[in-house]
Amino acid sequence: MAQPKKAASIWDVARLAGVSHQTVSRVVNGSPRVAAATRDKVLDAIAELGYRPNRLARSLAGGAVESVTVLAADTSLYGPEAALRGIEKAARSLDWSVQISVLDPADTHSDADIIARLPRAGEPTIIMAHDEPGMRAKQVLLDTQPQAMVAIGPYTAEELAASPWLVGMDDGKAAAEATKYLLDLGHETVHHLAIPTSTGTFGGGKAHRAEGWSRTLREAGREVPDPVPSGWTFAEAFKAVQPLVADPSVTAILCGNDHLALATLRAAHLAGRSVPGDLSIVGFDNTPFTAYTTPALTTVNQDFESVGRGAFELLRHRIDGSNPRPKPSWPEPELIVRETSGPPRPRS
Amino acid sequence: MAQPKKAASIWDVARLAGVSHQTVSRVVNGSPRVAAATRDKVLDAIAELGYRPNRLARSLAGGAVESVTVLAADTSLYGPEAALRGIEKAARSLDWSVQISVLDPADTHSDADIIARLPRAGEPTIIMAHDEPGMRAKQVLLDTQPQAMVAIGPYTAEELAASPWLVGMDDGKAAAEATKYLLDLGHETVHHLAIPTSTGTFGGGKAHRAEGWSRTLREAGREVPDPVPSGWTFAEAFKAVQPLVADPSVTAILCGNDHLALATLRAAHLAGRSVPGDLSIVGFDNTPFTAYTTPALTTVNQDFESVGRGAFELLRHRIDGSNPRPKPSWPEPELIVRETSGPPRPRS
DNA sequence: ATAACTCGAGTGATCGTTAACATCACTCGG
DNA sequence: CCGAGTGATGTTAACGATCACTCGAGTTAT
Repeated sequence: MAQPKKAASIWDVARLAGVSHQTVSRVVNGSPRVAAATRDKVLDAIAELGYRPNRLARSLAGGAVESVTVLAADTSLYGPEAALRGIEKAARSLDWSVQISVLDPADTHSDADIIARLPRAGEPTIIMAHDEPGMRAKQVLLDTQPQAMVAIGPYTAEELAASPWLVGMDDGKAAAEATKYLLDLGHETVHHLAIPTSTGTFGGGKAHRAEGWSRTLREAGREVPDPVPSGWTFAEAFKAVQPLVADPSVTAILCGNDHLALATLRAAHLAGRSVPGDLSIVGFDNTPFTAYTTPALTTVNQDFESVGRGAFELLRHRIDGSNPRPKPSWPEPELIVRETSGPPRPRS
Repeated sequence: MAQPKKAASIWDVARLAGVSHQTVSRVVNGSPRVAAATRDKVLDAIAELGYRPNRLARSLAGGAVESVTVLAADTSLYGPEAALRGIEKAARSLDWSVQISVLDPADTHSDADIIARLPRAGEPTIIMAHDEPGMRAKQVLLDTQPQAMVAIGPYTAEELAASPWLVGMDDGKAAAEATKYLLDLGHETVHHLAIPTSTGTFGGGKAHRAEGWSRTLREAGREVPDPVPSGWTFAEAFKAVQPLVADPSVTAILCGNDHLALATLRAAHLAGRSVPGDLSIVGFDNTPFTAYTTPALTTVNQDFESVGRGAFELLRHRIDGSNPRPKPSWPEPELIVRETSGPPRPRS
């Protein structure tokens, strides 16, 4: 087995180039105060040794912070995944490195566990706080290092504007919009298949999508049916939605996300109800597959990527006050009407 | 704004506890040679200051390597995402931290760019080498630090057994199995909508799924139609598959992954062809949504999570030869028959 | 002609942690 | 009663990089 010979350090380069280690550092970091001839010598030595600076040592030495850690429980959902992409892009363009730590939803992490995820105290952190483990992590970080953390989640416009460490989108408004659309179509009322709230059990924590939906119904003077709680998976949603699709009086269902909507579509099909003839289904998030189901899902688009970008900018501001505080903003939700929604069948 | 007061270091704890910093280090690392009374004092001090060890400094000081970096281009695909989950879990259980660096497929990274992703020379790295940026990264790492890298990708059993830094699944065999299934159903031949190969353009690099498919057809003495190249996105697949669904002589399509299969299903529906009556469609990967489409997709299950776990184990072995070399293994593909496949309609 | 300034490069401290070695107080056997 | 062993600590030196200084030589200003 080949001897894993130690990697070259800045001193090795310095020795080979016949200069001091500091000069090498200057070359590497692009300092202007180094003669061209010296620079070339150093560059040659770097190439010959295959030297690459050690990021760990760099940030230890008090160089500028250059990494973010993202804490998330479920990156298989489209929302978090897209937000992550936004963070990645924004960070990458500034040469920050991005570390992702996945919180296990099954596992009950102790507070110390969560903190141990961070490579160092004060590590800049972005938390995907859309579910229970995320909310938990948010609280822990808020207690230990509030200056270097930002959370992404669904909130109302007021909450977003008020909190200096929060970024997100106005889920309530998006839900209201979708609900209004269904009512305008002529549906008597709209049922709701709800994603779990941040506290894990439905009804406990905040549920902005459900709130926007119920508020709209109330304002329109309609009956507000009990929301149906579902888990995050297809299987859970499929099971939870059964009573809804079996009930012929239900003509419209607003689903908490597109996964639930797909499961609802499937359940409706198996129950022999035609969509959108007998039943209108509206999803949430505009997950890529929604445009290609049959029938294609009507859904609400959310620009998660820009939310991720926003989170990174806010974090930079909070770490280093000199960066301008990006003004709180949230992308406008946009209803995308496809084929699973339509007017209810006239009563016979 | 609250002064971001510096985090407590091992020295601060030592001072407060009235011991040397080394004793604190011993307590933190669970060394046995510390008196119980001293340990308690130190523990108290740690609690009071909210001290947490700095991972960066720890590994700088030559402590055991404890992090992996995963290089991947597209984590939105189910395969890489699941493999990543496998790596995460395996790493987490050993208290390693996982860093994920997303390679931008659009961006053309220079070799130096790729290397700069790693926090230090010799950083243990796992590469998702299923697409062009991944293959590129694999080559770069193989040149610079072959001892500390492992690649995940689709390969034949022979390739996997031969290469000491490769982990993956036998895509060719899986494709062969699916193709054989369709032939046994009575289809004259099977068409193939192919994912991009590792070199980006179809036909250039290796395409194990396509190879397994064509080999099976040849062995059965059937005509081998030209495979139809597609991109990774739904939109590209939808466009690419048009000629296939428009051709009534096509009765079976094996798709390179489930995304392509969903797009094909949609295209077939819009072209007025019934599935599986007129056309059988088989996907690849058993992405979660496939069980909930209408009709539900027949597909080939691959245990990506165990591949990810295997990659991590192999990496550990390669870094530290004392760990037993996990014997090369790859999960058996499993055909999952749902509703998009059936015998061809008898000729009229 | 001499003080003042500029430019290029070197020296030493520092970051937080662990490894290796040194020290010191006991206990135990002869 | 003394040397060896042992268990609990302290001391010093890395690790790889940056930063704040310092210093000498050449240029410019007075």
